[in-house]
Amino acid sequence: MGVEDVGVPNAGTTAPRRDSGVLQTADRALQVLLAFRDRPEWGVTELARELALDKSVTQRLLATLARRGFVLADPETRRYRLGASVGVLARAAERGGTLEATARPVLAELSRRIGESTILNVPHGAAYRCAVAVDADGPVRYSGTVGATIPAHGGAAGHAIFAFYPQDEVRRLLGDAPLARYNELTLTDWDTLARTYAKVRAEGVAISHGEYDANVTSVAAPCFALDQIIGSIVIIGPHDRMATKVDTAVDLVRGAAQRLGDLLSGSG
Amino acid sequence: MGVEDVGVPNAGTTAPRRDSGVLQTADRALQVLLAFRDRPEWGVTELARELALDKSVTQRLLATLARRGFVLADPETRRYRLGASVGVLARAAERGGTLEATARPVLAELSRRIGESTILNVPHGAAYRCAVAVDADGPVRYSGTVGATIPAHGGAAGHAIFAFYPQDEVRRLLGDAPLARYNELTLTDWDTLARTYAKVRAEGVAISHGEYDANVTSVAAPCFALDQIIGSIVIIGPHDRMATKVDTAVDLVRGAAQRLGDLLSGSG
DNA sequence: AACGGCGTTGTGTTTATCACAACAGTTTCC
DNA sequence: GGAAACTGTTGTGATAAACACAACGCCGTT
Repeated sequence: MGVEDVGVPNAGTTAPRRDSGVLQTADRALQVLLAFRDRPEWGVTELARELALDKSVTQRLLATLARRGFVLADPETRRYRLGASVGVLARAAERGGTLEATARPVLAELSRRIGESTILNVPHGAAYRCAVAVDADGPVRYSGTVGATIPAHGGAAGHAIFAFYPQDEVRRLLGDAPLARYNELTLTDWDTLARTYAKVRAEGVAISHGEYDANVTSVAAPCFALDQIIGSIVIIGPHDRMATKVDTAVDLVRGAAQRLGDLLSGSG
Repeated sequence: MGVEDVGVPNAGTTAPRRDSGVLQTADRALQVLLAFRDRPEWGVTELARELALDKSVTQRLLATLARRGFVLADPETRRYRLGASVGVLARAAERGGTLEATARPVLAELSRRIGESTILNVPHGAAYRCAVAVDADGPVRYSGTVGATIPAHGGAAGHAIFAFYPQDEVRRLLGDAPLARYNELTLTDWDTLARTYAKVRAEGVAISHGEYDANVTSVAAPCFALDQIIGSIVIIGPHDRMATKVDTAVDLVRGAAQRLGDLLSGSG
């Protein structure tokens, strides 16, 4: 009100100065790294255009990343690719077990509610790996083995993961050799697999009545963190018991996958 | 000389202003990420101490990393772990194929010189995977299959990788189940394996006369980039032919592994 | 209750970063 | 064949962004 306050020193400075304390230069470095999701190889100028940064800034960001081994400059083409430190960190992340610690309570809750065994599976090359397993109570139950790997085309849990991969990558991973058959229901040709994937993408859930292990019905939902497929959560049980509660299982497994994704995305 | 220049504004500014254009804030963010190699979980204060940074700086770095999914804050303990973006990047790196492109010429040169097939293997969970293979010329030769995986304890190439893993991690990966036997020479107990690893560490090379595939002799050397084990390069050939040139093979494979490591570290 | 630990937030100072420009090599395309 | 257009890299002043310090609120222990 007073006319005297001629120059309010900083009219908006009481509010948080920056976007909640995010460091611009560091954030830009991370943006550069994440750009390699879309393209395996970047030149300085084209990356600068993509991220709307100055050439010089991009060049210095890449040089900084290169010095720590996060990117690698091809001495011939002067283009950059992801470097060795990325793999090193990934191993550390796996070893650290964030995923396991976060997923276990979610699976336990899911298992309790549906009364069947639940598993978190993660992609592992051209296969998927059982990362966390929670067995149901009671004598008759499926028992997941942590660390076991199953080829990508085997079972609902695999469909719920690889349906959300870039499909050209899936084809590359599966290769040219014929796909292994586990019983008369296994999907062994690419066309059937592609149709199944389309259905899974549309419905957000994959259901298998014995495609891999003939004795069990599986209901699997994909789990996304930061819009990236991380793995799938699956409910597994004997056919007869599962038959009466497939609808419930679909709802619950979708919810659990969503919940885990939120937790892993930091919004939980 | 003049008494007047009280404050020389910048006494060395003609020289490159900073350490060759490395951005401090970005570099610090990368240091934070790499700290998770040594410990899976960090609090703000202890990480600040470790890196000799201010608490507030560390906190803002972690917040920046968290917003992009590179780290994840446990809402309970307020401690940070590596996040989902690390895995996403690792998949992109694998898909991108930097390793393959870099390794192929090195392997080709090695194969030409020794006159046998050569393979680059990379760790893949509790196994190792054939990432790049270059066959020798001639009718009698070992032919490596890209994508094939072999359990960690099978063959020289595995020893040359897992000897340089933290040994407690190797034990965890191998698990409690008995190790698969491929022939009478396969190393199937942990004690023998541990002794072999010690020898491999001391000599910088692993030699197998048919431990996995009974028909071939393998000479393998570990490959490091930025002081981290990346994989191993192996020379494989029939026993009789290899017998006459094991010493040469040891020298050559060591050199090739060193060369590849240098290339991947950006110093090539 | 007082302490010592934590993670978080505010703020003036200053310094690291930005944006623009200029440079030297390559490739491209008349 | 030559110049135009493209790379990636480096220099530099202005300025905004990051730093370092301090204060705060919170929790568990003493």
